[in-house]
Amino acid sequence: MPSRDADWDPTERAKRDPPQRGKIPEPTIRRLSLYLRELREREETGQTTMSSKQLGEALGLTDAQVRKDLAVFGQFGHPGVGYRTGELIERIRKILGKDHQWNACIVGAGNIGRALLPYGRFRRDGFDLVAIFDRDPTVVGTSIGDHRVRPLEDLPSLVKSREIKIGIIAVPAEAAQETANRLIEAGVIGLLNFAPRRLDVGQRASVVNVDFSVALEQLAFQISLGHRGSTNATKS
Amino acid sequence: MPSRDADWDPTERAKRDPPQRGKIPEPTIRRLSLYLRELREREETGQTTMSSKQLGEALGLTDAQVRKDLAVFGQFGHPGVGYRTGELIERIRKILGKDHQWNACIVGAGNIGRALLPYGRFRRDGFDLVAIFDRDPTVVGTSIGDHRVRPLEDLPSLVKSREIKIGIIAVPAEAAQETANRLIEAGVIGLLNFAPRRLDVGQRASVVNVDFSVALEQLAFQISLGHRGSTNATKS
DNA sequence: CTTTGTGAAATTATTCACAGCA
DNA sequence: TGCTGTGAATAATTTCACAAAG
Repeated sequence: MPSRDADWDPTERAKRDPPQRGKIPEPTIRRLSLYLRELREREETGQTTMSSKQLGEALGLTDAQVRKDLAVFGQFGHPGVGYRTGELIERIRKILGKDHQWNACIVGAGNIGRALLPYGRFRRDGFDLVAIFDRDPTVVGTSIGDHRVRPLEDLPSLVKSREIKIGIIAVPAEAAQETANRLIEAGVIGLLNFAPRRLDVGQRASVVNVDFSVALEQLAFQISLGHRGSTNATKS
Repeated sequence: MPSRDADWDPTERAKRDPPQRGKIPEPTIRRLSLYLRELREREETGQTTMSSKQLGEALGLTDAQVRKDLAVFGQFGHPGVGYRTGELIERIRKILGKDHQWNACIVGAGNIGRALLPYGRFRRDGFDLVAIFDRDPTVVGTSIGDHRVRPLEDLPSLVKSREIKIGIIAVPAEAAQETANRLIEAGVIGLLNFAPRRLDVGQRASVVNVDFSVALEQLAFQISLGHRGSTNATKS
């Protein structure tokens, strides 16, 4: 009962770039980033090909899971061989929208804002930090690395002139929603939110929350449960 | 055909504290933290009771979802009234293992480590940061707030003497696994990992990962897809 | 052989809808 | 009336298992 001849219609099924306009499972998207990172590391060590089994083992997933995830976006594996690292990296980069560089700004020059500014990974992940803002006049004007903290008043004009599309919210919870509003108003379309507060942005932007408290609480829960194993934290 | 008499066995079903030894859905655990935060905010404004509908609206979830989540741990709602904030807060705190305070340490006094040290939320979330370590001799001995950076060599003895149970990994990816090993070796049972690298800890500890790169990539993906809106939480 | 891609089955999570209680 | 708790229905996600292909 598996497959009858008629099923395999000789009409070569569109093999190239079936742009997958169906639903993309949320968990798949999260894992794509992990695949990309692992592939890059392997490529650096000269590995030119990688199987779903290897990828899965490195990341703690089953091989079937890896294949299903990748198959969502088309077929780019090579039976008997695996996936060619360079090829797959490029493919995932494209899927994740990383073939494009976005300008980003940080709002809030407190502990988190300051820590993020020199974080080299941003650049590699396709985001150029071009400005940092703060509300506090005593902080405005001070330097952090080669950046100078700007007043919040400059936000609208700078977002427009520098075409900033991403806003990183590193302000206290109470100021988070207002900050989001200002950023969106100015033209930002994506927010990375470090404030422990749900942002209401309607359909005007995308939000990804990074929530330390939730992570901490997950950890406390797992420990008190005697659970052992690992989980991630970070969700849109 | 809903319920026949026989179903409602007069044997009062254990209503108090059914310790829920069945499986607890992963997503439920993540949302518990969000409920707790929201409840605390409401309690501060003097609200003494809250319905599943209100909680759901505040967090972008359905009322049924909220009730199902809470019901997993027993029955502590009041029909016609809702949940009493104080009561529910205490209950969730207990479930999340937050009726216990844990000592924690940070390894890595770079950008992230420094930013986390003064992060007040740790304390409130049940973690006392009692030490920060670094490998670099030029950093060891310097002060950050009221903490003095300690050499990595002191880790084993300090973890034991201060009964540190949580290790926060804020070192570069290359050093993450070794740091995890040292911490576990010393007696730590929970790790909060900020390094972009999967840690292999076997069954010896719990790990929660906070991964900026994954967050960033999710954002890039959502934007390039033209998706708008936020789903909330914090995830595995 | 090995490894992909994928239907079908199994598992997990969410939503529906309603009985019962205050 | 308003709201909980929960079975039953649905939907989403993962795993299985195998045909096709290098």
